[in-house]
Amino acid sequence: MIANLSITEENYIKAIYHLQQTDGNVTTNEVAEMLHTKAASVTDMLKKLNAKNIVNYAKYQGFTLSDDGRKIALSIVRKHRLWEYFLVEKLQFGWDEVHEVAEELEHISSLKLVEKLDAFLEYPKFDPHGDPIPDVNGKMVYQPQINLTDLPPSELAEVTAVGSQSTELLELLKHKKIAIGTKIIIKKKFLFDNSIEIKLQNQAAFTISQQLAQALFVKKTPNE
Amino acid sequence: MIANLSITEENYIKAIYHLQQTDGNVTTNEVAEMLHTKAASVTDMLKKLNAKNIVNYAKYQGFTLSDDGRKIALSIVRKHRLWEYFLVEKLQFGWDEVHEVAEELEHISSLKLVEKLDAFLEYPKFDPHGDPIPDVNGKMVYQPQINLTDLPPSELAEVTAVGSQSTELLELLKHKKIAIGTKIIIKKKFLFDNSIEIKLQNQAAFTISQQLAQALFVKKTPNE
DNA sequence: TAATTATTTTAGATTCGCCTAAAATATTAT
DNA sequence: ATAATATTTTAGGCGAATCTAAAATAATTA
Repeated sequence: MIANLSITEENYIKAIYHLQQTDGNVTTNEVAEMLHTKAASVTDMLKKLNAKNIVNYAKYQGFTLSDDGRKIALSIVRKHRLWEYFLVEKLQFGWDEVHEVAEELEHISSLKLVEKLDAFLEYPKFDPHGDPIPDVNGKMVYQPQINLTDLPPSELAEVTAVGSQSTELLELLKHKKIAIGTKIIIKKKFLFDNSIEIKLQNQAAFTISQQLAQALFVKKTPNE
Repeated sequence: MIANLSITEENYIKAIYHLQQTDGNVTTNEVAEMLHTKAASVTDMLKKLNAKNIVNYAKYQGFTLSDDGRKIALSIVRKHRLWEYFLVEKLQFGWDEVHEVAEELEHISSLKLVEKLDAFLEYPKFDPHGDPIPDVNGKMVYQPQINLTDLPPSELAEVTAVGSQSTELLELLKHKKIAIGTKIIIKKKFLFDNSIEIKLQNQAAFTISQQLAQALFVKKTPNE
């Protein structure tokens, strides 16, 4: 029953999916802000998606994706992350410049294309930002990761994901030479401004802001 | 000056480009038929494209692409054929099933993507149907080719292109095991129905219809 | 609790691409 | 050359997605 959806509808579904990851219940204004549109437009679209049983919607009460809606969202996320992986691994894009291109590619409809692309890429489990790629059934690997601010000092860890895809963040990470897979260790935490002194492999220690630390997720790695 | 164009506008530009390859001057009805739409819709779009200086249009007189329009068309054709090459060579699609997918992929806008894809594919000169791929400046290799119906008997030739991408044609070619690069020789021409007896390498001779012969283009190859 | 403020929905317009039906123009045949 | 036919354009309307402004509802504060 996966109806033919317009690109616009798909973008709404994806936005709702991402918002409910953190929020649970999603509101009209949140979606409007994420899609750079107005609340009235969101209401219009919600009525349409509700009629198609893609969202559970009750006037003024917020909304969530239905089971069908979630399946659709996962298939879009799958396509987005596979294309990002392709762009970085095969076409040599920088990991900070693939998001926008993948926003277009994720709407290519051919199912066969997605499966063949997945095979060509040898079934990657994570995209270049460290986010898990859903498989054809929507299942994805759960990666136990913690925020860098919760990592105890002196414990070796590896960057697994970043908190957003904003150009500003990615530009800063590039400058600091921090990427997915970078080994990191906390030297000292400063209580005054919650800044953190960190050290990367083969580099002198340096200090990063609380905001940056909060945007980094790591997994602890066994000290070899 | 390459304006932001909608997918619809791009499809009109591409249709006009292909029609004027054979026709020179293009008519409203031809475009309507190619795009499965109505003449009135074509007229609407022509006014818009004319206002953007993409076509040279005078009421009731037919029209052609402007220089700008031709550049845009070539960049779309370039994307289409590069993606087709990618799908066949890298993702193992059959050459008869890539056209529709490429119809979607050709509208992805990133210029950087096209150039990186071209490099990844090692700058192919022809797509899987034998059509030349324009380079970044719109230049493409001219391949001297003739229609199979114009090939004299007993001369060895090689299939270089097919006359259309219709599923029906491609299905038939698959069944007959004829593809781009296939070596072919004419054994006999039958004047009654213009059917042609041909022979491929390592195969018994068989007869093909006039319609099929007209859909095949070949280049003569030196008899080794 | 009642009033104020914030959020969401409705009402009505706009743009884009498409349509049908009718009018205008061009082409062809007598 | 004129009549019949074919093609193209105009006129007017429709659905999708958007917007602004106003009304309805919910949440917050006094």
